Amino acid sequence: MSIPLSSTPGADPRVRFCPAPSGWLHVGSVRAALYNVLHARHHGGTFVFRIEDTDATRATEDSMRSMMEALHWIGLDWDEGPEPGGSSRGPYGPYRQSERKALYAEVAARLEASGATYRDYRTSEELEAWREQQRAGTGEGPPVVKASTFEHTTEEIERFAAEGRTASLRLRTPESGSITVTDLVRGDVTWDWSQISDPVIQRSDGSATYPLANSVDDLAQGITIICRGEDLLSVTPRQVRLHELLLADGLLDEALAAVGFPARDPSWGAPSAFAHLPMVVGMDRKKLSKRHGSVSIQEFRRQGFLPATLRNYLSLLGWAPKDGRERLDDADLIAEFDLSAVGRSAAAFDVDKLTAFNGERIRELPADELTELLLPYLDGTEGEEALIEQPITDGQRAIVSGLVPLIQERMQRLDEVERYAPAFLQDEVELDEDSVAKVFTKKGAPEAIEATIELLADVEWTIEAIEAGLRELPEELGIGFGKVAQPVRVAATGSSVSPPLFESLELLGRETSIARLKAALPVARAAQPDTD
RNA sequence: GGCCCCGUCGUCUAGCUGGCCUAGGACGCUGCCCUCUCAAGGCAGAAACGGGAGUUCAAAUCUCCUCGGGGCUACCA
Repeated sequence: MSIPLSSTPGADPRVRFCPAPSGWLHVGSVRAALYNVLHARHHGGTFVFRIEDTDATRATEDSMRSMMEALHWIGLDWDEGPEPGGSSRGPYGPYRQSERKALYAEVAARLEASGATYRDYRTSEELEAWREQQRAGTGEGPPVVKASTFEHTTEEIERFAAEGRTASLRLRTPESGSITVTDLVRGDVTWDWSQISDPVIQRSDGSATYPLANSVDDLAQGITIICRGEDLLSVTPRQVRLHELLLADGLLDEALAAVGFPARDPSWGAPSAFAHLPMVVGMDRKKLSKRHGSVSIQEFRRQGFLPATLRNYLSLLGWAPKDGRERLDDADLIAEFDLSAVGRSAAAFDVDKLTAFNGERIRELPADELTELLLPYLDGTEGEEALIEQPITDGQRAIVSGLVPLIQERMQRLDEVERYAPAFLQDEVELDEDSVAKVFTKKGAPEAIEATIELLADVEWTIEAIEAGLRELPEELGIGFGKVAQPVRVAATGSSVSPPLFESLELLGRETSIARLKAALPVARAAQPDTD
């Protein structure tokens, strides 16, 4: 199960998700990806997946692979984007920025030729020193880089060039006036150009930076709505400026043609709107990090969260359908999702609620489907140790299939099967210390176990018969049923907490059940309080 | 410091064209019921409009101020 691909490839609206491949994909990013997908599906549009690996020092191949894997696992497949094999799908590729360098260089050259940029020969160290000074208040104001104060004189340029220094390329942004951007979730947002630094669009080593690559690609790939995290809100003005420049006089179209990249659709303009999603934060309202437990998607997978649960829960982090329902399947999400209904305040990621949602969905699963989902947690794929063979034997499958109905309604995560299964898949069971101390020390425990051994020896081996037999014991022994059930439970399963007793015994089988009761008997006797 | 964004139960949120709100739902929490343990399920309950001024017959809903939180302030994205 996952959200379907576009039935009308290439159609409007065209949205994109474009992570930088460093580290793992985390829930905030996935939420952004989800909203993009939902918007696309709701309107019958196209979801583009792009890898923003312009910074060679940070991007890694491993990270890229894991992000693609994570996105696929969680059910967010893309209509256009890179393919696992190294190829790509879609007519406006390539979709990895590291494969689009020629385009950026071409665009940068044309931008420079048009006078939209200027060279900056300052080194990172010099820039940093300048900022320090500005912030310390000894300078003339906040550290805003503007051509009016930053552009070198002709003599300086000649001198630096003679010295062999290389320059970065900065975009010339307006020195005054303001810009207003329409945001689907925040309304109109206005900035004064005087407060906005001229961004570096090309590093001194000739590579493109995010501002350039991102703007070029959004236009080259016909993105209509830019929906991303709020952390990118303040970067929007320069991006809009770049969009204007790139579209003016067909600059981008000519560059595309010059380097042999796919031409843009003639109907495409600049993105018509932005949508800045509220941040996803931890329960302490701080930025999500390892401290908050799981943040990477593969971690959720390992713990046994269902992709559908994640999609459902994440959709509600910043948005709610009109009718207030919380249990939403993909069809509901696609039908009801609305970007303009997204909230404005940061949302805290609540694992407890996610977990509750997951338990709810696990309970709804057909037993055989759940069984299949559980196997990876038993054969060593996801879990720590392997309790079953891979592939599973018929006998083991029978046990797991028998166990599933017993544990289905008490599980919230798939990995919890690792807690219940050992008692049923291993010959011997280790008696839990606390359970022994709590249950075997009660008066009558050994007697209950003894009587049960006798009973199980020749009772008909069905759940009903076992239950009927056990229910008669308390009367004979003159105690309550709990006084019998608990010792037997501990003896048979090793713990005072287990699936229902009669069903558990039945599943264990007559021989194993009796063997365990016999083995536990001396332990129970030893645990009895002294009666002398 | 500067610019920008945000502010309803612990958390996600409904409400925000002002009265139907004694502020609704969900997770979590507490109690009770059910019960062979643990769950599941059922029922009940505690729990919020950051603060202050206005406007108005009436404000969670409009205005202003204030406080608080966050983002950006990189030749990262």
